[in-house]
Amino acid sequence: MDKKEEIMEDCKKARMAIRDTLDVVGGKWKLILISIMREGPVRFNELSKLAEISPRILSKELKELEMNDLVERKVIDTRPINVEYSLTPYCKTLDSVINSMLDWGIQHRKNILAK
Amino acid sequence: MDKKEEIMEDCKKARMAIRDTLDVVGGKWKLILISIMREGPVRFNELSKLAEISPRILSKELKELEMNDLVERKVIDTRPINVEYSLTPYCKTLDSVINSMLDWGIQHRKNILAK
DNA sequence: CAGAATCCCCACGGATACTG
DNA sequence: CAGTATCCGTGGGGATTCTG
Repeated sequence: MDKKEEIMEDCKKARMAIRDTLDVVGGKWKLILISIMREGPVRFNELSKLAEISPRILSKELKELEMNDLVERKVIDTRPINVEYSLTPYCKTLDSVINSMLDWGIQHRKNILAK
Repeated sequence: MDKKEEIMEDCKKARMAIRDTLDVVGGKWKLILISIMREGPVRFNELSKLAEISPRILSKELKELEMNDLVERKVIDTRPINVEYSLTPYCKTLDSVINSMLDWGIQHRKNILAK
C-alpha cells in the first residue's frame, strides 16, 4: 500500500481513538467531576455544590460515568438517605489524561497572562 | 483556613484549569484535526477529507485554532489558490494531552472488546 | 481550491419546582 | 438528601449550494 493510503489509515485510527476517549470523558462536565472526586468520595449534593452543576445534569453525568465503570455509587442507609460517589480503580487509568489537561490549562493561562 | 475550604479551593483551581483546556481544544473536532496535522502540513480540502468534516465547520475550527496560536495558515500563491495548514511550535505543548487521549482510547477499546 | 452563505435540527445544558 | 419532572434556549454541528 502506498504512502497516501498509509497516512489515511493512521488518521483513521487516531480519529477513532480520540473519538472513543471523547465519547467517554468528553463534554463539559465529566473530567471536572472526576477531578473533584479524586479528592475523595463525595455525596450528591456536595458534588453539586463543588462543581456548580445542577442536579439534573449531575445525575445524568454520573449515570454515564457509572455505565463506563469510572464511578461507583454507594448508598449509605441513613435517614434521610445518603449516597456516596467515588472513583473506581479503572478510573485511575485516566490519570495521565486528566493530569496533562490540568497541567496544560494552568500553563496556558500563565502564557496568556504573560502576554 | 480549614480543611473544607482548602478542598473547595483545590476544586476551583482544577475546574478552572480543565475548563481552560476544554475551551481551547474541547469539542468534537479540534483534537482530531491537530492529530491529523501532526503527520505534516495539509491543505484545506485534504484535511476536510481526512477528517470527514464539512468545509463550514472545518473553516470555523481552523480559525479558532489559529486564534489560539495552535495552527498556522499559509497561502501558497498558485492558481487556483492553495492554502496549507500546519501546527505551530506552541501546539507541541499539547503533545502529552493528545498522546494520553490517544493511548487511553486505544486501550479502552481493547478493554471493551475483551469483555 | 478554499471558503462563505444559507438554512436547519436537535441534543446539550440550564432553571426551577417537586417527591420519596 | 438524592434525585426526577418539566420546560426552555442556545449554539454546535450538519448538508448543500455558491463564488472568487
